[in-house]
Parts: sequence; C-alpha cells; structure tokens
Amino acid sequence: MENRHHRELTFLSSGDFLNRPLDHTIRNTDLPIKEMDFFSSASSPGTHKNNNNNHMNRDSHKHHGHQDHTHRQGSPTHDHTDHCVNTGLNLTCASAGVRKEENGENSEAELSSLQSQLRKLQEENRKLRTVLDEITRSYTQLQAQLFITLQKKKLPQNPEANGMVSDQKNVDPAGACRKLEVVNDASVCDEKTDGEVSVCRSNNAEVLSKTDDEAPQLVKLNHGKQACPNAAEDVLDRSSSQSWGSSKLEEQPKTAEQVVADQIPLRKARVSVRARSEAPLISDGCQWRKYGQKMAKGNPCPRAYYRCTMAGGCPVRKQVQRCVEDKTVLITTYEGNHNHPLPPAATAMASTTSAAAAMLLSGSTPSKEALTNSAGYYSSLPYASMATLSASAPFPTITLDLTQNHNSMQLHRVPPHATTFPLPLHASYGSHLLDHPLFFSQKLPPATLPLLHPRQPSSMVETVSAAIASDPNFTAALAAAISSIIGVSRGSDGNNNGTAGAIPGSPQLPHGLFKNFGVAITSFKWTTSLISLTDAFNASGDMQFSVNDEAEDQMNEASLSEEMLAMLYCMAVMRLVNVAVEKTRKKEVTSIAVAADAIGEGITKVKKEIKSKIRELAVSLKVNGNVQSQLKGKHLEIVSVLLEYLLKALSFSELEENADDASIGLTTENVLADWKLILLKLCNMEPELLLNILKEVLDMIES
DNA sequence: CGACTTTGACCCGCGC
DNA sequence: GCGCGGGTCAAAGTCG
Repeated sequence: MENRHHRELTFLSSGDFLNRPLDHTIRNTDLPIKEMDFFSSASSPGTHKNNNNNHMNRDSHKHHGHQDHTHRQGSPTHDHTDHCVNTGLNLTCASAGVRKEENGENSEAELSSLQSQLRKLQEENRKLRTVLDEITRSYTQLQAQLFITLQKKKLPQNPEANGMVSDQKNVDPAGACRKLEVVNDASVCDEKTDGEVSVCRSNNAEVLSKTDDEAPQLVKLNHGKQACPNAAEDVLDRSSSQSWGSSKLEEQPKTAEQVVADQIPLRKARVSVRARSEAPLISDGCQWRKYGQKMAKGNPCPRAYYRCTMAGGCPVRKQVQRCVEDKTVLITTYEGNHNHPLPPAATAMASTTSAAAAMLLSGSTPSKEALTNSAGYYSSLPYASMATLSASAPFPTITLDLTQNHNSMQLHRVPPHATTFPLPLHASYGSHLLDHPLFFSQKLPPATLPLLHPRQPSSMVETVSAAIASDPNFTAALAAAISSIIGVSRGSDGNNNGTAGAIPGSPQLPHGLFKNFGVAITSFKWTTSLISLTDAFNASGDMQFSVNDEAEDQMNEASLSEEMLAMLYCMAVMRLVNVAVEKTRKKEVTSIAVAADAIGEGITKVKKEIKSKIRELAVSLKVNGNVQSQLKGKHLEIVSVLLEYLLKALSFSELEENADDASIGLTTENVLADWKLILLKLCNMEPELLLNILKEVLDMIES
C-alpha cells in the first residue's frame, strides 16, 4: 500500500478552504446547484430509470449510496438526525445497562423505539425533500427571470446572437464548419482518447474534434429538432427542465423524482485531468478501489476504472489511462461528487474538479441547441462556451491540462463525439494561472489580459487550486489570502466591509486570525519593530517580495533574536497576504493572478527562511536542553505565539476549526483572549512539549 | 484472513 | 436485429 502510494504522483494537496468558502457562500442560496451537480444523477433512483435498471437492481452499492446520500443531502437535517439518533442510543444504552438480564421485552422496546425513530427520520427526510423542491423551484424561476433579462438585454445588441437565438433554422452550417476549420487549422490537436480527451499545443484552447465528419453531426444536432419559434423560451424551458425542474411541464406537475430524472442527461459532467506522471496513478488524496480494466479502442494502454472507497456508496468514480500520443501523460477522468468529508489532501483536487464540473454544468444548463447555436449569446456569460453536447454521449467533459509548460491550464469542454471549438473561457479562466510556476513559464500575450474576469469565484478556485498544487506546505497562508479574496469577490460588488475594524496596515489572518494575531502582539507591548515593519510593508505596497531585506534590517536594528526574526518572517507572509487582499479589493484587474503568483513566490521565500530559523531554534533548544534559559520572558511568549500560529496556519484542520468558529461569530476579544490563554499555556510549557511543537512545525513544513 | 487487483463475462446504449 | 464499444460485476487470484 505504501509502495503504491509512493509510486503515485503527488498531485494536489490540501485545499479544504476551497470547499469551505464556497460552501459557506452557497449554502443558503445555491444549495440546489450543489445538490444537483452529481449526487442526484449518480444516486437517485431516477438516475437509472432511463438506462440501467438492471444495474440498479443488482448493485446494492447504489442503493446504499442513495440512502447514504439521502441522509447527507440536507445538511440542516443532519444535525437533527444526529441528535435524534444520539438520544435514542443513550436511552437504549441506559436501559440495556440496567435491565439487560431481566427481560427480553426491552429488546422489543428498543426495536420499536428505533423503528419509530427511523420513521421520524424518514418523515423528516420527506419534509426536507419538500423544502428542497421548493427551493429548487424558486431557483428555477429566478434562473428563468435571469435568462429573460439577459436575453432582452442582448437581443438588440447582438444581431448574430439574435439571429441564432430567434430562429434556429438560420444557423449557418458553414459557420459551424468555419469554426471547425479554426480548430483543425490550429496547431496540433492530436489526441483522441475515446473522443474525450484532447491535447492542445498552442496557446489557444482548441479542442480536437473527434472526426472530420463531426460537422454534419453538428448540423444534424442543430437541425435535428424542430426549431422553437421562441428560442428564448426554449432555452428557458430546457434549462429549467434539465436543471432545476420543468417549467414547461407545470401543467402536469412532476414528482421530484421525475424532475431529477429529467435532469440527468446534462447533470453528469466529467472532469479530465492530464498530468505527466510515470506513476500509474496520481495521488489525489482519496482512496480508490479498482473495479475494472478494459482495453479501450484506439489506445494500446488499458483503461482502469476506480471508485472511491472513502465512504460506502460514494458515487465518485475515476478512469485512468495513459495518453496514446504521449505515454508519460496520465489522463484521469473524474465523475461525480464525494458524499463524505474529505481529508485535506483530497480537497484540492476535489475542489478543482468540482468547480470545473460546476462551471461546465452551469454552462450546459441551456439546451443543446442553445449551446450550439447561441455561442455569441452565451459567450457573454462568464462560463458559457461554444461547446456542443453530443446526443450520443451525454457526458460533457472538461479537461484540465497540466502538462503544458507554456500553456495555461487548458479548460476544455469536450463532449465526446461532439464538435468542439476554441473556448472563450480559457481567457477568463485559465489565464489566472498564467503566472503560476506550476503551470506557466511564459505568459499569455498581453492582449488576453483585458479579458480577465478577476472576480469570478470559480476562477479563484482554479487559481487557488493551482497555487496549492504547486506546493502543499504553504497552503494555509495562501488560504488566508485567497479565502480573503474570495470573501471580497463574493461579497457585494466592491462594497466589502468584511475587514471593517481591522487595524490599518495590520496583518489579517483568515477569519480574523491575522488581524488578531497582530492585536495579540500589540497587547504585549512589543510593537515597535513590528509596527515599523508593517508600515514599511504598507508603504511599499509592492507585490514583489522585497520583505526579506527589510526584515533583516529590522532585525539588525533591533537586535532581534532568532525567534523574533522567525516571527518577522511570519509577519511578512501576512503582509503579503494583506497586500494581495487590498489590491483585490481595489479591483485591480489582474490582481488575483498577480496576487496568487506573488504570494506563492513570496511565501516560498518566507517559508525557507522560517524553516531555517525554526530548525536553528529547535537545534538550539535541543542542544542546550534548557528551554527556560534560552527563551525567557517575552521571548518565550513570542516564540510560543509564533509556534502556535504556525501550527494553526499550517494545519488545515485547525484552519477549518477556526473557520467554523468564525462562522459562528468569532470576535476580536474572543480571539485575543484565546491568544492570551495560549501564551499563558505555552509559557508554562515543558521543554519537551515545546520541542515537540517545534518538531511538529518542522514536519508540517517539510511534509 | 481481509483488502485489493485481475480478468472474463455480462449488460446496455448506440449506430448501422 | 446485430455488432461494437464502454462500463460494471464478481469470482478467482494476489498480497501484506
């Protein structure tokens, strides 16, 4: 097992925060999206209604998956459910403990009690389903209104889109062919793996069309259905019926299951990740069980099928296959969403694929015809593309290409067997990653920069995922920056007061920790150097990391100890993060990409320095064996704070906990009190314990 | 011995 | 209706 693990290419690492801010933001309003994405299609009984009843009948996994998912589906119920169950168990245990030997009737009582509770849970589940349906219906209506609004706005301005939308019979097959030519004329697009995966070796996000006869298919797709006299309504109807329930069929109300069943064809998206690896698998943090292997047509390398085994009934599956053109490229295709908590190491990939799939699905919400015909129209939408959906292959696929140095993360919508086109989204999506060392050694032409949409949340997700992927060890600091940025970008347009009350120029920990760390330091009257340092950072306002020198200067001037220096570096990280947040708040167009890049570079430097200093400190402590003499008074306090901070910042689970605290209202006073408690605790800490903390920090940094 | 992999058989959808 | 290909199952085999 370990061997296998080592053989894996470590691909992405911790990224819990990616999920959390999204969840946090979406929880109340966009829940249906999240729920609809994969689970419904993968685990709902209706899912298989159309195509695979036999499998359903014989696959107990799927039944379990459904039940499990149903249980998890409504997080609000979850608490309630747990509460009920716990109560029942306590009662049961109590009675069993006292009277177990006396009567067998208790067993029946327990059974009936459990049954009644089960009934309650089922009832609760039904109610929640009803609520979910209501929410879904509301969302459908809102979405419909949105489309109508956009449509009205767009029609007078875009004759091309107008023509396409208003009359599908006017679709220009030649135009489609021209698009195909663009694809085919573009530099090599030379991979075909079951019509799903694409390779693009130019700076454009072209995608291979599977065969040259795809153009007729496209045309057939366009004309195969009777044109709707009112395409806008068609779009609405289809988007509704396929995604959120049917508005068209309101005259004949459908059951929730039917609605779900209707959504299936376009709800099942795949995310394909291409990465160079000699290993047979990329390590994405999840546990997988291989359940099949097949020789796929056109590829001498077998395709392996895996399913997630981290939780029973998890619907997530993946296929792994080597690229036929380049055997060093491993193509991993994910399908579905996990229905269980993920370890930190798994969240980055899960977040990335989930975001990509969500984007894909959000773009595929309109009808196939609409997607095909109204490229001009939908290209104005953030995640719309000119991709078509194949009638023969209901799974649209988005490809994240991590194999190209000079090219950005390729985001392709690649419906198998479908004609695909250069995507506008790569400019607004992938180029946020342009500056990231993981993916890019070169940058896109400047002309593409104005196309950036810096405040697209999903783009942020991708950016952060990329940043995290480059180095798992400073994820926390990046999390601080990006989660703050996400908070800014997700907040109401530019009117973000999330940091109201923050000390000007003070560092900002995620969810208040940055800020309050500064407060804690200030409270110990050890501020002069830090404040001047912070001011220096403020004054520079430069994303280029020139902080080290200043920190050195500060250290020399104040004759700071090693541990102080370490903390200064820590502060430098925070400063960088703060600058990034500020720049984003000011809506500087490219600041997100720049910020991610600068933070990545800066923190890489800082990390090395911190690592070095902490190691020295640890060695010093170990050699001398007398912690108290080495770390007296404030020094001990400060280094303790530093260590505690590092522990917090480097540990995602801790970060998660803090995030949860913040979500329930973490106040400055509370955090300050916490910090003081931490200090008090650490001041009295045994040397061995302190050493352990240091080791832990080092392990985390090096792991 | 349990967990995991392998592999042939089977099912299903789709195109002809 | 038939054949093909993708996807899955499940018994047998393997491994730690």
